[in-house]
Amino acid sequence: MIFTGTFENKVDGKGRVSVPAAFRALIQESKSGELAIFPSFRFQCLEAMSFDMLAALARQTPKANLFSKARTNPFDLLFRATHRFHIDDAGRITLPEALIAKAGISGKAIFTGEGHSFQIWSADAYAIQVSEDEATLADLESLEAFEADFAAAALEIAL
Amino acid sequence: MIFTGTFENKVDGKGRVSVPAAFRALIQESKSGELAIFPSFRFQCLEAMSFDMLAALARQTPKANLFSKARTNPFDLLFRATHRFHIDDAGRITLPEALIAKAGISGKAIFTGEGHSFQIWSADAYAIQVSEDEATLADLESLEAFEADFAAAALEIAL
DNA sequence: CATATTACCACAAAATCCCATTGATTGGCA
DNA sequence: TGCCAATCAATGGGATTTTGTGGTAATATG
Repeated sequence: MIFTGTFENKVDGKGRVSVPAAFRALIQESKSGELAIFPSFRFQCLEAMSFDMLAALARQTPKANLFSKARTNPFDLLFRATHRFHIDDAGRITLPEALIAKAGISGKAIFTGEGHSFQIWSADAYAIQVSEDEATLADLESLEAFEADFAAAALEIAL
Repeated sequence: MIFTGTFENKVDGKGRVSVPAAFRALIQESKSGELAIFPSFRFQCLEAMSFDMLAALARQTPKANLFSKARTNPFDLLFRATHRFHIDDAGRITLPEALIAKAGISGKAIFTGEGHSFQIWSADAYAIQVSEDEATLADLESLEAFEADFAAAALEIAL
């Protein structure tokens, strides 16, 4: 289940968006067939993944946090903010106002593949992000680190 | 899965190109049988490989990078830019406008083997690259590094 | 009963599949 | 050795399906 590519879809007055077919296919072949979406902790966008992935994350956190007040688990924040979506017959979900506002979405949404997950952006926020990304690309050092990871993956496949 | 050779195929109005049979055979014996293509970070061309290779890359990145803003993973850029292709019964893929534009392709595409991956070039950009490559060959130092790798390979084979 | 949410239907555009043709390469046979 | 048939690769055009999208009906909610 690897999400790749970038897609732009309209968001109508009711908050309905088509999930790009390429992503939809991956989600629907997962166990639950459902989506988990929450506001990103890093960017002004939404993070999205198979709900099963979130369940796997939950399994990695301590079983219960019922007695100790000591430590606020960051996953607690995550679960609070996460919405669960069923993809309808037309391939759409309807984003609640809270998520639309957080991401600053109006009119259209941009879906970007992130490997194990994907993101949903407003047109404006995405444009800014892209220009920052281009700056990163100009930074040769980070590209060289990438080169090494890439070579390692190539070797793994070649075996 | 070693891609070698250079091939030139037509790109029609719909963006359709035949993947050279020699490359096709290699891709189709991979697990997914599909292709991953993204604009090169280095040249004005497209980089192409088995989609499995990209999945291997995804496995090398941490499962989730949901909280830390510290380091924008260069893989993020890669996954966003990567398109996934299923090779049809006639042995073709259809390149989307975005990729065709990035590579400056019009009318025909040149496929060049790169070992673990291959590249797709426009006729013009490829001609320029070839002349630059010839200049590199004239540089004896880079050839000597190659000599050492060659000797090592010879030893490995002999065992 | 009013409102919000979800499910259902319909359409146009785009992507995909399918079939037919051409050209090049290979193999058999006179 | 030369010719013809058979196979496979590449390509063009048209038919079919999928996708994205707008609207309406049905259901749930308070």
